[in-house]
Amino acid sequence: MLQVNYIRQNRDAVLERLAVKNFSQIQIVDDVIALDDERKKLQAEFDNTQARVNSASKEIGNLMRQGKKDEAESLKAEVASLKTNIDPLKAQMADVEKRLIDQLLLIPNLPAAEVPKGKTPEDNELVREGGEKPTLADGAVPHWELTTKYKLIDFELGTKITGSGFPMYTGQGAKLQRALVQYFLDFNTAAGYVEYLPPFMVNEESAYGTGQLPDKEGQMYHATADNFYLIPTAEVPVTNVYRDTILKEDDLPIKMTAYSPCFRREAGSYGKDVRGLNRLHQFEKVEIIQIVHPGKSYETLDTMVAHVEKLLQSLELPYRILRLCGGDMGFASAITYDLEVYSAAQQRWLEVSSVSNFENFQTNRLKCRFKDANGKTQLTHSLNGSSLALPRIVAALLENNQMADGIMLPKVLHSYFRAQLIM
RNA sequence: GGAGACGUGUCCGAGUGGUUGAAGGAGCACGCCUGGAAAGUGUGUAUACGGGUAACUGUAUCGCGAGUUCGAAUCUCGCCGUCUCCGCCA
Repeated sequence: MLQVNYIRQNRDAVLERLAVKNFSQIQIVDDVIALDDERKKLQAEFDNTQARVNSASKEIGNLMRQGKKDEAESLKAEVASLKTNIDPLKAQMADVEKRLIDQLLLIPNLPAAEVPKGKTPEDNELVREGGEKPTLADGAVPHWELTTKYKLIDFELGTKITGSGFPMYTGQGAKLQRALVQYFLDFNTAAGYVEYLPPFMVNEESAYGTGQLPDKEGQMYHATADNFYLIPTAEVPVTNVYRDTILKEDDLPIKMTAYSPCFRREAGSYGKDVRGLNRLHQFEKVEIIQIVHPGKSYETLDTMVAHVEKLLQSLELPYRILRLCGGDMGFASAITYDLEVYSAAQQRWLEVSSVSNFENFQTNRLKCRFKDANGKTQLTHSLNGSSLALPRIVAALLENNQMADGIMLPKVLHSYFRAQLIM
């Protein structure tokens, strides 16, 4: 959520930036300013009336003690008449505030200066590529055949137990999941991230805090009996650790990492995008999250991208890094880098990580602040990225490393998997 | 799930209707003291939204929400949470 005062002071710049994100409902910006004007006016009126009520009430107390009953009674009458104004004022204020917030929630974050213009993934900017695309032998197959061949995942069984998009990992497939999670967490904690194992359901407040609500209501599974939401990413519970807090400047940066299953309804997906491991309702992911000083978030963003890049390099996967264009970025992000790995058998790039700087868009909603050197309270910046999401990594690992008699895992995984080969 | 007790500032803790945004203590910050430190001592130490260049000032906030009252941390109701006992249970 953008800050109202920022919008007030930078109206034209806000409009110009929103255009890069192809945000069309620009009248909302002026509506917000008008609603805020109204809010201030009502607030002032309310404060003045309430001030009079407060002072009169004190006065009444004094008069009563002095036994001046008549004067007290006439003051009571005055207060009573003021109160008839206060109730509707309160109601109006609540209404205006709600409308203001509702409008504010519709405005996406402003893209950073280096975000390219564009509407579709084709407009994303290639930052760099690394690793080598393997040449597969004849007869190489996509991962959904390999998972069957080596009995790694039983998709039909998952469908029987739950529904499509809920894979049942079996045998070496289950073990590989465990090995990858463990490796990723170790890699992240070695870089100074503190490990968390969060709840996999969150309450409504937390879902609002990181912006899943009200924007993506239909994308989360909702346990209605208790009004909990299944998390679509560990970002939600972990970032909310710092909801409603005021940190010391020395506490920054805060670096957290967490494994969690991720639950996504993915309403509206279809076709080759959902084949095999490409898109699931439940998948495993390890996330990294940082809360930093606002002056340092871009520096941090670079280190996080480099961190995930190193992780991909260690897995010996061909990858590329993209800077997303305005149209392809998420609602809350100021800038996003996608890291993709090349799936040799499908001959396509698969997104395995998305690293974003949210600047103060999330922390404004979360009220995650810190006291700076002058004792002033200001908002922190938040960032997060996948490090890494498992399914597409698994798809690429299987496809790119397939041989006639098995799948050769990259060296870093040998000790975690306690074998070199899936066979 | 049932019964009971409780929920006050960074922490501990007082406060059952009226100058209480909140005693006292601890912690923390700054100053004095000291060769330096400890001890001692003085001052300061919540958040949000308004107004004001500023000093300052208005309003709201004692788990959350609603209510009673001229006036609520204090009374009433609902919700949430914590603790104890019982039930159930990995």
